[in-house]
Amino acid sequence: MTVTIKDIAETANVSIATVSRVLANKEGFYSEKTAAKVRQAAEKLGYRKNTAAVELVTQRSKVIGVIVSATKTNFANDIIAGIQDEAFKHNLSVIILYAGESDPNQQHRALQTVIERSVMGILILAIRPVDDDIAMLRAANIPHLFLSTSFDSQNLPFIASDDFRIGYQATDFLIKKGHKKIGIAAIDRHTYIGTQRVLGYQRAMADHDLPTKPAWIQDGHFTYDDGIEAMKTFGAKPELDAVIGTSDLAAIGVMNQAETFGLNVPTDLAIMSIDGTQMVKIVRPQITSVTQSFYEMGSRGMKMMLQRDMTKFESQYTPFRIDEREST
Amino acid sequence: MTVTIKDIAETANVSIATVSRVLANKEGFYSEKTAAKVRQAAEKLGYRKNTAAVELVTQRSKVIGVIVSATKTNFANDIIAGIQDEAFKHNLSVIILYAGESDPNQQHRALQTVIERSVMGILILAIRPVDDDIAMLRAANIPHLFLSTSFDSQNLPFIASDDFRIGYQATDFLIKKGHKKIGIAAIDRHTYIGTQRVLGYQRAMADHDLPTKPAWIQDGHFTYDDGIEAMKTFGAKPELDAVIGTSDLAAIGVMNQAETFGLNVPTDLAIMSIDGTQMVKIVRPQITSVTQSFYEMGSRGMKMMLQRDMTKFESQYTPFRIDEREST
DNA sequence: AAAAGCATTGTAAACGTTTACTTTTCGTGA
DNA sequence: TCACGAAAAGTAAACGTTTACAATGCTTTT
Repeated sequence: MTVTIKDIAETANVSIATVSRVLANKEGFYSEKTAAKVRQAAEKLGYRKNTAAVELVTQRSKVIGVIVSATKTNFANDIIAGIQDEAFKHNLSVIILYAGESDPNQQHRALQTVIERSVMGILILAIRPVDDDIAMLRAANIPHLFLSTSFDSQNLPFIASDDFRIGYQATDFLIKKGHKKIGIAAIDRHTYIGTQRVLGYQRAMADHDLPTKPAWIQDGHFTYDDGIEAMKTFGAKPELDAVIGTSDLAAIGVMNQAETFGLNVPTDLAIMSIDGTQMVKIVRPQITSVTQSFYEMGSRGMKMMLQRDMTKFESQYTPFRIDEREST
Repeated sequence: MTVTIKDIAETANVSIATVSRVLANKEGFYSEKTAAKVRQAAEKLGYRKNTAAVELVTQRSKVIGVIVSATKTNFANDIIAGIQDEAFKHNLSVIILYAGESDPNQQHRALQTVIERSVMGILILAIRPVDDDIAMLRAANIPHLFLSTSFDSQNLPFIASDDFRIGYQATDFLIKKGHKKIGIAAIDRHTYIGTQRVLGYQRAMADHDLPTKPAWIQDGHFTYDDGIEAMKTFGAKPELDAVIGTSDLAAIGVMNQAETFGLNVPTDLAIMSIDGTQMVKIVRPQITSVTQSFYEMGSRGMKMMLQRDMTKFESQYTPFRIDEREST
C-alpha cells in the first residue's frame, strides 16, 4: 500500500541501499545520474519516509520533547517560541505535551511518552515532577533540562531566573520609590521559586530596616483569582502602600480588586508584577514589571540540548530587568 | 545497552512472544503465573518500550498531531485544552507543532513531520495551508480536520464558528443597543473567516437600513497593534459610535487607543470583541464579547478523530453567545 | 598489461516489536 | 488409559530503514 524505498529501488532500477543514500543526501556515495533517477521515482510514487523505521534502526530521533504545565499563566508561549526558533534552525522537530495543571498522572504520562519515543532531549517547563518521575527521567538516560524552575537540592540542571534576586530587586525598587509597607500576593510557597522570592523580599525589607508582617504575604498559585483574593484580604483600606503580584495575571487581579475598592493605582497603592508579558502593557494603568527573559530561556535551553552530553549541562540564570510603567 | 523484550524473555525464561503478550495485556493468552514472572523481570531490568519498533510493526501510532499557528492571539490554548482532555481519556498522545505565524516554510515542515510520523490524525488550528500542502495532506491519507478555520470550497472538513453569523449578530447586538455607525477593526479579509465576518456585518447593517462606508472597515491581522492602528485611523473624534474588534486583543487595542484619545467607553464609543477569552474580563471596562466555544472545538475535533474514517467527517459549527459586559 | 586505487553500487544484517501459525501442556470425559 | 480440546507458550516472519562490508567497474600508475 504505502510506498517504500523498495518500490523506489525497483522503479529506478537500483538497490535499496542506493535509494537510501540518495534520499539521505549522503554525498559522495552516489552519482548525480542515479540520484536523479531515484529522486524522480520517489517523487512520482509519492514517497514518504517512515520515521518509525528510521528511528528504530538509527536508535535516535531528531525530536525534542517539551513538557508544559497547562497553567493559566501565560509565559510558556514565549519560552516555546524560543525553543521552536532554535530547533528550526537545526532541523529538529519539537513535540509539546501538556501535562495538565499539576496533575501528577498527566505529568507521568507525558514523561513516559517522551521517554518511550526516545527523543533526543527533554525540556520541562515550570514543572517540578514527583520524585518517582525524576528517578524515571534519570534512568532513561535522555538529556533533560528544566526551564523556569530552579531547585535547591537534587542537582537537576535548569535554566531559570534567579528568583531570590527577583524578589529582592522588586522589593528594593519599591522601597526606593518611597514605599515602606509592601505586600506580596498569590505566591506559592510550596515551590522553590515561591520560597526564594519571599526570601528575597524579606531580605530587601530587612536590609532597609523595614518591618514585615505575615499577613502581608498572601499565598496562592500565581493566578488572576488569587490576585483578587489577596487584595480582598488586604482590604479596602489596606495597611500596605505597595503590592507585588507574583505573576502578571496575579498583579492584574490585585489591581482590579484595588480599583473595585476605590483605590487609585499608583497613588493609593503601587503595584508591581513579575513576568512582564504582553499582559502588563494592555491594561490601564500599565503595570511596572520585573521582566523575565522567557524567549531566551527557551532558546538557551534548546542550544544546551544540542550538546547532547548531559553531564556538561550547567544550570544557569537568565537575566531580568525592571520595566517601570504607570502602576508605580 | 538498552533493555529489550529479549532480555526480559531470558530473565523470565519465556519466549519473547510471551513477553510481548504480557506487556501488551493481551488477556487470555498467558497465565497469571508467567505474567508475574515477566512483569517482575521487566521491572527489575528497567524496561522501556520502544515506540518506534511498535509503530513500525503495527503500522499505526496512537498519536494525534496538532499544528498551531504561533499567533499572538490567544485562543489556541483553550482549543488545545479541549483536545488534550479528550485525548487523555482515550489514551492517546498529542504532539503539538508550532508553525510560526503564517510562515509557509514552517507550516510545510510541521505538516511533513506529522505525516512522516504517520500519526493517526492531524488537527490543524487556525491555519489555511497553501494548496501544495493541502495536496500533500490528502495524499498522505491521514485523517485530518481543521479547527477554527472554515472554507468555502475545497471541501475540507472543519469545526469552527459560523463567522458570518458572528459578524451578523455582533452587529445586530450593537444596532439594538441603539448604535448606527459601527466600525470593524483589524479584520483580515484575505481569510475566509475575515470575509464572512465582514459579510455578516454588512448584511446586518443592510437589514436595518443602515449605511456603511469602506473606511469603517479597517484591515489587519487580529492583533493588538492592529486594533490600535484601526482606532488611530478612525481618529480622535470618530464618526463611529461603536467598533467591533475582531479578536479580544484587537478590541483591547481599540479601547486603549480610544481612551488615549480621551474618549469614554462605552458612552462615547461602544466596543465589542470577538473571541471571549479571559482577556476581556481582566481589562477595565470589561469588554462585551462574542464568546466562542474554543474548548468545545478542541474536544469535538478530537472525538471526530476517533472515528478514524475520514470520509465520515462532517464540517460543523460550534455555538457562540454574546456576553454583555461594560464596554457596551 | 597488470596492479592499485577510487567511485559507485549491491548484499545482507540489524533495530525491537507484534502476531499468524505451530507446538506443547494439561485437564476432562469416556 | 487414551483421545480430545482448550489454554499456554513458542517459532519465525514482517515492518522500512541504515550501514558495514563486499563487489564491480573504471581510471590511473607502474
